[in-house]
Amino acid sequence: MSLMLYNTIKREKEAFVPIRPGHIGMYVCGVTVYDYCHVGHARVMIVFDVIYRWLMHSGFDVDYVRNFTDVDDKIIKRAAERGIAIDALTNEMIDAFHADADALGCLRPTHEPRATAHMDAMISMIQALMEKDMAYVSESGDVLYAVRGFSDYGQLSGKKIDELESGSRVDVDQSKRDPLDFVLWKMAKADEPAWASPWGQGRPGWHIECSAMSCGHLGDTFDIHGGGMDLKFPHHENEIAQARAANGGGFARYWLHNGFVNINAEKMSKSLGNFFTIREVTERYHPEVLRMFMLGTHYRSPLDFSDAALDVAKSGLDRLYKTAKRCQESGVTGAGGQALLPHHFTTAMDDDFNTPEALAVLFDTSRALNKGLNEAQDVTALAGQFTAMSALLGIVQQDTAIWFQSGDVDAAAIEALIEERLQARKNRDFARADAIRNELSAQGIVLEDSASGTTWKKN
RNA sequence: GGCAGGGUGGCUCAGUGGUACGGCGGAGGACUGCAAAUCCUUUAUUCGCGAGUUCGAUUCUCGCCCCUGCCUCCA
Repeated sequence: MSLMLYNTIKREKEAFVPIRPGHIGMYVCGVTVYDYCHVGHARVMIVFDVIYRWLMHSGFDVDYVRNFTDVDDKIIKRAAERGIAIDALTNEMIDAFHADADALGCLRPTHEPRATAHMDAMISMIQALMEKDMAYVSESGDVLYAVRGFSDYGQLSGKKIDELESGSRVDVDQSKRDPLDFVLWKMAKADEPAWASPWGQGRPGWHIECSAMSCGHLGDTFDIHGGGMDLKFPHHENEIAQARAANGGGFARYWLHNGFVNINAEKMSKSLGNFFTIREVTERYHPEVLRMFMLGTHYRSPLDFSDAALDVAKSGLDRLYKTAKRCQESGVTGAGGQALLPHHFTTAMDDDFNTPEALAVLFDTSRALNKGLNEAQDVTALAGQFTAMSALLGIVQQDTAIWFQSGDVDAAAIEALIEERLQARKNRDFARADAIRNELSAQGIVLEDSASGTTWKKN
């Protein structure tokens, strides 16, 4: 079976066929760097990281581009509030972004372009639109895109221009020819950052940067464009309008959109204030737990965020780590030779990246491994599958001992008590042995006796 | 109002025209000095409601109810 993708623009799953055999150009909308990332951003990072890994595993040479929007109203405002330079703010937030993404186990994209480094490309794209009469300068001096001139407008989001209730929620700018027209180039006020352009000092609109940077890195027509569901309209719709009108290319062929992270069935968002930053969560849970949590639901479905849900993800991950630990202790590496993935795992991932089903296969393999280990069978092949699947999903990547024993505990003291308990047990002083177990238990340390000795873990 | 996506066991999450995957939790058993872990068994006559198509529908069609999102910045 070949790779099937749900293409938003077609509203159905279809077989993936790359433009150039063996190669994939993929652009994913990144973030506006004015604040720390929240769990919703984490979902985009993780979802597309798994997609990136799977595409590479499938034999493609993937050019993965993810941008940073580093010029924007919110950035200007935040920098002013904090009394720091814009560069200082954006650099700080880009560093924080990388720290978060790295912690979540996400591979770096092949390119991470910054909007401010691509002004020429944006300006020439706007120029092309002006020449084709697809853009105009409004009374305020801003350059606007003329939506009515693009017949395919609304194709991605399934919206019809005349059915959109423009102005129902926001006052319509009277200088626009059509309420849906959007800014390509914004005139700068006195103390705002500005770049020279044929239309005066100003800065680019939000949408144009993605059109310019994606086409700039991947060409006028490329394979995959992704992002959060909320970017479908108007952002992605506008990107299509700009890029196709400016350069005549087809722009992205496959559109992938991930679902939201919700809290109490409501979208997590800055405006509602119901968000948690990635760093807030990873202070309480290992980043891999967050990753496990994300993988448990299909990427297009909504995902309800809660501590209870993270606890469940952690329990499941612990189970996998136990298997990994047992393999290690038994000297089964699973490495060596080409590890074959279970067929079911491959079909699940090929079917629009069905990670919940892929996880089910991983758990099945985990059980088979445990059983094989119990019965002293040769589990090398199973261990190889287990390792390969884990690596593709980016989980069970930590040292197993550290996974179970991390935290502020005095390992030496625990080991000493374990030794004392061992002696007590040898002397059949079970009262003392149990007292030690209880004492450690009170500290959240669980002892596990086995044929090969006693191990401990943090509960 | 328009458009999009949902409603599956205690919770969660897949899936299929022939009575439903996995995880968490629960129950029983093996094992253990006791535990823990692990393994085994078990935990939805049923997939929002009603009708239709069909030999047969949770899966297809129609209608209805409910939920969420987008239509403004938003991953």
